[in-house]
Amino acid sequence: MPSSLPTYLALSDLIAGEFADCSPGTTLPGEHDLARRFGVNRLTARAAVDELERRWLIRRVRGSGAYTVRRIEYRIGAAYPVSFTEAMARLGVETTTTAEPPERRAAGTADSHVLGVPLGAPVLVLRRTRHVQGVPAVVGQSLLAGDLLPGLEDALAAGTSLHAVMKDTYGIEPALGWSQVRMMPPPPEEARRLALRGRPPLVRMGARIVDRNSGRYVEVVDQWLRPDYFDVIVEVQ
Amino acid sequence: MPSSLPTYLALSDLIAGEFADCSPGTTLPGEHDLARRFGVNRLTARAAVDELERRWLIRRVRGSGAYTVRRIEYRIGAAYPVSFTEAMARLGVETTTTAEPPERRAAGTADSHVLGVPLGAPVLVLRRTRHVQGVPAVVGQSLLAGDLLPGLEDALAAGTSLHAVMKDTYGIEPALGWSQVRMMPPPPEEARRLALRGRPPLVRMGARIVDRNSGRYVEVVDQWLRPDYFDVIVEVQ
DNA sequence: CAGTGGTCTAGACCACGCG
DNA sequence: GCGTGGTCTAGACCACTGG
Repeated sequence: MPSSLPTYLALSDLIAGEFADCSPGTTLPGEHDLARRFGVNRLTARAAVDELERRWLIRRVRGSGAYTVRRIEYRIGAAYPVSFTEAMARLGVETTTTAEPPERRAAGTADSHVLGVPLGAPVLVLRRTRHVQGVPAVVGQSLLAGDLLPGLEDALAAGTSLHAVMKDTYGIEPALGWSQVRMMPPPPEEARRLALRGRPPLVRMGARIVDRNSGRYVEVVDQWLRPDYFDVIVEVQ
Repeated sequence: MPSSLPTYLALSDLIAGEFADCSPGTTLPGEHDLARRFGVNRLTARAAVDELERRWLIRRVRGSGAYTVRRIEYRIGAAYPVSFTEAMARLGVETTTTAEPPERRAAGTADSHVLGVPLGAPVLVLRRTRHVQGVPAVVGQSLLAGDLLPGLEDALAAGTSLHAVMKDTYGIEPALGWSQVRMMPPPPEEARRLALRGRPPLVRMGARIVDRNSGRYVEVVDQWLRPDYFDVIVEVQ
């Protein structure tokens, strides 16, 4: 015989079943409410809801409530679009991006190595935050080959996709050169930008983007995605 | 000014710093102990340790204690070994595998489709659990082309690697044909086999293994890995 | 057996959102 | 201002591990 489930897990299964077929955005009963209804302590009810949050079935908003959600399938692989914005657009998901002004610098040894440019060549660093439904869901930075993107600061108008600008303004054809995905807790800075409590593991994606025309690396990406927002699916071959 | 950290998160950072450089297996002070030492309630101390567990920095054993751990880097991609056993051996990690007796059946439509065999062809289903340091860390099943592996039941002696048997007994050269990795909560059955509390998200890996000689699919894998044990790194191209 | 982590209770105060 | 989730306290009992 399996030992019987603890109250909070039994309760979480109960609630999960209740809301399994609800459309995303459905509000769960409050924790105080659940506790009263099932005759348990609030902490027990809360533990049940914790479990649902851990499974990425719901999301909690302080002062507001808990809501059912659906993770967005984000596919990465040779067969899929390189541009995040394009991938989201294909899924009908609206995202907004806020970028800090690009930082210019001369390539150090690390920059030079990953980007394949000479030491001291101009490189740009672009820090971005991507929002889904107004909530920050991705943060990251791009290291860019400065000589391929002269005057990028001006070309990058608000709200435009970097890859769109690459194509339209610079005639660059970005393609996925190499990519790596893993899960790990983010540094405090990234956790802060995503308004996380603590530093729960995130999806970390590194990528090198090639310009099909010149054959050179244009962009080296290092970004962090919230796994409760994105079901990142990586395909090899 | 950033709002000051809650007690439990400040405490978790403190403890994390304390044990950052310790070798894996170091025992943390008990929760009751931590609570006494820092003058907080046990639940607050516990919340701090929860955060460390969430970051995969420690592992807790009921009745025993909490221990620092190091995740095992498991790399998946065209450049890496197909065999899990081989990948672990290269890292010097000892794993043991327990397999249930293979189940024989005639290929249904789904089997036939993924394995590329005719309807009704013989297929084998092999359920395995892999242990790291005595703890179940991976569960999964393989769907195998029966005609390529006649008498597999006998050839699979205890503790031998499936891929080793493929090579040595059947002259098959297994290679990665296609692979997909994502994170999601497991079905209850898989959670039970891994002795998890609740159903926290796991790494799900699907793969099709090709025989280089015949060019045919030999094996279709569907397995679940504990992300606190494995730092699964997927590389594309 | 003593000590560990796992669960649960009954309170309380707070920050925040939304109307 | 009310209800939400987030944090914290002071207790308690339990299942389990390990000496």
